[in-house]
Amino acid sequence: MSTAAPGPRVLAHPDRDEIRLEAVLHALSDAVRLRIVRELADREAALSCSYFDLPVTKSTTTHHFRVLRESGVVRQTYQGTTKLNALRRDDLDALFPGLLDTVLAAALADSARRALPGTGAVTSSASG
Amino acid sequence: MSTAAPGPRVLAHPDRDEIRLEAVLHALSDAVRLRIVRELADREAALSCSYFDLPVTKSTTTHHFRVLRESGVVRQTYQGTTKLNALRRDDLDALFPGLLDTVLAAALADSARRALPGTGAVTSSASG
DNA sequence: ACCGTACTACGATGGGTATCGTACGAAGGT
DNA sequence: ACCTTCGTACGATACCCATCGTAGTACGGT
Repeated sequence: MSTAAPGPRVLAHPDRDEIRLEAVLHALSDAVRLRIVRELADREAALSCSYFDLPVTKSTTTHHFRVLRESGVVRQTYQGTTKLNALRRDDLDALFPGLLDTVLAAALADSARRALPGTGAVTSSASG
Repeated sequence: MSTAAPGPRVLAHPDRDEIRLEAVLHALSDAVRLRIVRELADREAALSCSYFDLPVTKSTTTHHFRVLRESGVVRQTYQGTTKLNALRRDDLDALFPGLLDTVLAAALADSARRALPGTGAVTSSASG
C-alpha cells in the first residue's frame, strides 16, 4: 500500500494572464534571484536548482525559486529527483515585450559598472 | 533670531553611478510608485506631490516619493512650499538603456490587460 | 503677525520576506 | 533494502516596508 497520497509532485504556476508586472519586478529586484535569471537566460536552457552556486543555503534557494515561479518568471518541472527551472520567456515576451531582455542588459551593465572602482566618469547630479 | 539652523531644505539624491538596478526595480515594483512614475512619464514634466491623487495618505505618499528619490528614479527639488518631482530619465537611460520605457510600456499593457475581464485568450500553462 | 498649504518626522503597527537549521519526502542507484 | 542526492516543509528570527495618525516645519499670501 502506498499509505495515502504520496505527494503529487505538481507545482502551481500562474497562468500567463495571471502574471502581474509588479510581481515580476519584485521578483527581479533581489540580487540572488536576478543572478538566477541571468544564468538561466545565458544558458538558454532549463537548469536544476543545484546547478547554481548561490551564497545562501538550500532552504533559502528553494524560497527564491518559489518566488520566481509564483511571479511567473520561471517554470519548474520535476525531472526525477531534480527540478528543472526554465525562464518563461515566451510568456514574459508576450506580456511585456522587451522587458526581460532590457532588464538582463541592465543587469549586465550594472554588474560591469559595479566591478570597476572608478572609470573616471563622475557622472553628474548633486549639483543643482 | 532664527533660533538655529532652520533646515537646509536639501534632499539627498544618489549620484548617477550610485544608482543600483535592484533598487530601481524594487522602487518600480510597487503599484503606487509605478503609478507615480507613469504619470511623471506621461506628463513629461516635474510634478508636485500633491498633484497626484493617490489612494494613500500624505505620510505614505511622502514615503513613496522618498523611495523613488533614494533609488534614483526621481529627482526632487523644492519650489517654495511645494516639491517638484521629475523623472531622472537622462540618468536612467544612460545607465539602463530602454529600461524605463520598457517598464512603462509593460505597465500600460498590464493595466490594460487587467481592465479587461477575459479576452478569450486562455493562454496556456498548467498542463504539464 | 497670522493663517493656510505643502510636505516631513516620528512613532506605531501589521504584514511581508530573506535568512537559517533541522527534519522530512521523493527518486534513483547499488 | 539501503543510502545518497535533491529538493521541500516547518518553525524561528530579524529585518524591511507599506500604512497610518499626529505633530511639526517651511514657505507664501493676506
